[in-house]
Amino acid sequence: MPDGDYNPQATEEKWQDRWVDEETYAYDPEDEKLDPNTVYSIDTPPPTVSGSLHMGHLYGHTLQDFAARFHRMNDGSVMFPFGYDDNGIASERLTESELGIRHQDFERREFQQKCREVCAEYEAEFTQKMQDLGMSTDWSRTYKTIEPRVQRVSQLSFIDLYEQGREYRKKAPAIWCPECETAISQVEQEDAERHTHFNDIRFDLTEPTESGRESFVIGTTRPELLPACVSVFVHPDDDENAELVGETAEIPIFGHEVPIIEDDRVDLEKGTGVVMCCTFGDQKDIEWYQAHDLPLRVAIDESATMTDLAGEYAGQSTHEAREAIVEDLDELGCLEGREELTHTVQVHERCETDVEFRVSKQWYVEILDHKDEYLEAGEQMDWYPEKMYTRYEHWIEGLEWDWLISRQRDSGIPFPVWYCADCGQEVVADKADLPVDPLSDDPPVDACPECGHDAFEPEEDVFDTWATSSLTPLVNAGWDWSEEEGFTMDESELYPFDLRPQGHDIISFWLFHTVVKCYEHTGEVPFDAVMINGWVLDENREKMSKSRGNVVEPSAVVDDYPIDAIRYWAASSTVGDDFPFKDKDIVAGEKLLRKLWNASKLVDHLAPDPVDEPESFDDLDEWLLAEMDALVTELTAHFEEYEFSKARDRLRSFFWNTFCDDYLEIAKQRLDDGESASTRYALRTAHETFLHLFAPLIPHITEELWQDMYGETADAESLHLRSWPAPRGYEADLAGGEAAMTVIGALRRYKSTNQLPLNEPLDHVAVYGNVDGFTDAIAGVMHVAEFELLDEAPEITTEVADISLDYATLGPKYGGTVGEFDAAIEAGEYELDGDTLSLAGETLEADEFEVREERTYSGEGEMLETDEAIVVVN
RNA sequence: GGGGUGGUGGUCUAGCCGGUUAUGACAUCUCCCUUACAAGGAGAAGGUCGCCAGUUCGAACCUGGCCCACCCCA
Repeated sequence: MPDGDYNPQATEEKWQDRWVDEETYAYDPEDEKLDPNTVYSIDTPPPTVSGSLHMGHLYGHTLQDFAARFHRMNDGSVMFPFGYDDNGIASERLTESELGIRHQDFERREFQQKCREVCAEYEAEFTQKMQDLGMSTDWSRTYKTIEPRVQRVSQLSFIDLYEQGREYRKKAPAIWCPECETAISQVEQEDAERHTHFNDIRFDLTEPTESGRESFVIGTTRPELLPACVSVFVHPDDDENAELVGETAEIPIFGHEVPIIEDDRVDLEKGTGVVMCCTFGDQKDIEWYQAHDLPLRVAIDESATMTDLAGEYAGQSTHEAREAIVEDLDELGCLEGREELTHTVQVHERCETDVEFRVSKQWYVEILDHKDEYLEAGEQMDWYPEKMYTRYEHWIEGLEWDWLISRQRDSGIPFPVWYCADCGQEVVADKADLPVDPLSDDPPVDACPECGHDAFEPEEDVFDTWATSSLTPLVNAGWDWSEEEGFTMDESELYPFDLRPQGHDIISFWLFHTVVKCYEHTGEVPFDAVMINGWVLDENREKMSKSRGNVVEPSAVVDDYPIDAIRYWAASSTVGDDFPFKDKDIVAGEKLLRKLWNASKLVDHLAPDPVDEPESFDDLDEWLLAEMDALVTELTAHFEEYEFSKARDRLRSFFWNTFCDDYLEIAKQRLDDGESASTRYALRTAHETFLHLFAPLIPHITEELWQDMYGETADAESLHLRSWPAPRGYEADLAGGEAAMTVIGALRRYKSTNQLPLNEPLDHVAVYGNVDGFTDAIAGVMHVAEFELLDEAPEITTEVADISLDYATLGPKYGGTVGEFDAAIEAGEYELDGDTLSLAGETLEADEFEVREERTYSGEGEMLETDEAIVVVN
């Protein structure tokens, strides 16, 4: 039996170890009891292996675990897997920084091997930390996005889309990281502040304009792009510079000549109104390059070094060249001005290097033509909270680029593609051979199907991380292909997945890309529901970040508090809202655990042995069981709607206030006075139900208590594998119970006001009200010597104190007259006649108003009033 | 610059497809060692629901404008 104080450290560790050792949460597709129609499946985005577990992981995964644990009990079977996203740039950079090496210095295979080793270490540590959080994950299914099975899925995905005509390779400007030396996608960029200079540079015209103008000035922060300048633009509404259009400008220092063109994309608000277009400085340059069919001048190479086009500056870095060119411009007299400037630039999120735009051959997935279908897919999913759908919607509506999926990196999943060395024809691997690595494997043909040439070049690029991590539902459901059956799914009962939990920051790419891939492969939306969790902020509501130094480490929190208390805290916020982390909020959880422990001790003491359900119940006991039924119904609805905070609050207040403060106080008294099978049965039943209802939120202490008090006779090896409670259909005098509670409340208030201890005996209490059947309970708990139930109201004089109108009825019926009613009541100008109320020339029916009377008691003792009863103490 | 979300007692929060008396927790104050729990129990105080207009008999809730915070996209 529960004894002494609760020891969370020992208890939590004990159950965590046992759950893992006994594979308590393993999903067994062979289980006879498995119902493929109700199995609940979760596809959780695998964390990127780039660092340790943070509060966001803790919070997000805890929410998922609430859902997993509830549905495991409610639906019978849950598939709650875990994975690591360890392919791609993040894990490469982790490896480089961890080992102090550069990927360029190693053979691809060798470097990949190092990545696997470093990631394996991180993953083992991460897994341990997740298990320390009490997650009900099926650890036997943990996958890595770099493992061969996933590589096969990823390459299958590529080939399927290629065969559908949705993959293409194109030479086009792409966002490029000069540090990582790879193309990256739009979403891998982030903003960074940079201090720089705004330079006013004079360009001379090759010939003066008609009015004799010989030059103009442009402003730029990137003078090193002068050798890449291909044109100059002027806005059509710019009267001052209109005369320049059609003329030719000579680039200072470099001497090449470029046309001056009119275009309304010029920003008149900025600089001089005359802009140079270089290939490429920014996205607008790309638009102009494409719109005006401009030549390509590449002055910066893949590592941000100046090319031969830069003449004497060739070989310098862009930053060196920038300073050198400005100095030389100044000497030539072309520098008209220079001022300091702080502005935002786009950098690669993994290394914070300023990105460039480069023209290169890259693979794309066509998505722009299916925007409508992806929007429709988004509408088909249930969003928790609903408002998050708009982010998905606006993201798709704003899409302008197809999805670039090739990366010039070492550690990733290779494209299963070769090119004919002669004609360049693409040759794709056979699906049966996957996974393949074109660098070491041969193409599936001996000769080019186009030209018959027999030599091939392997594709050296690898897939973008998200080309693979967008396939997790297919990985989790065992998607594959065979010659005989085509595409198949081993565990099709899991797909579409019931839940996709994730943060709101990755709606726009991870979730979106997953919908795209799975929809194109299966024709189905991969998720029934999406649950979006908010951010954990610091105690001042600011985002946690290393630079601010306000990061709270989960390990520090886990060392100081029980996991159950931390989980209880995680349940306190509405799903989707950001919320601050405060130590003292976790203390609330600790208090609840202590209360649950102590109440359990008392229940165990009062009703130590199983009791058969009695033929009939005492009113109070049946009232409690009926209230429990209502509680179960409400909690089930809250969990089904992912309303964990509502479930938590409802459960806490009913358990603490109604069960502990009201019922248990009475039951304790009654069982002290004598044996009652009715009370003992109700106590044990309610208590065991509480353990089930609390189980998804605080799994450790509930398991401990349940095993201790009910485990021996039960049919399951763990509380968490038992069925979710269902209402038992008790009907009781709920109003009577409610009235009895208000009478007890009134008597407590009486004692409190008179500064009496709660166990102070009362000689005589008389009650007028519907508390029949609860009189012994009231008398017992309040220590009343003589209790009298009155048939008639005591000697009181009543006076109308207030009349409240039923505005919901009167408003629509009387409109503006309602104001006159209010004024009449205020002034006392009304007449009560039986059931009707006459005022302001109208007569209101009984159900349209309510009279509150003030009673004055003139008899012996003191009168206490409640909404439901009148109590006289003397 | 465009878009999104939010602003409720000291703090956090419920309510938000209108109904007049805005929920709860933490903190504060008073009382009570009552044999599960004093990290407990019983009470009390504390809010013109960001600001300004509008719609309405009636607005925390609906509409418009503004301010502030955060996020996404340029």
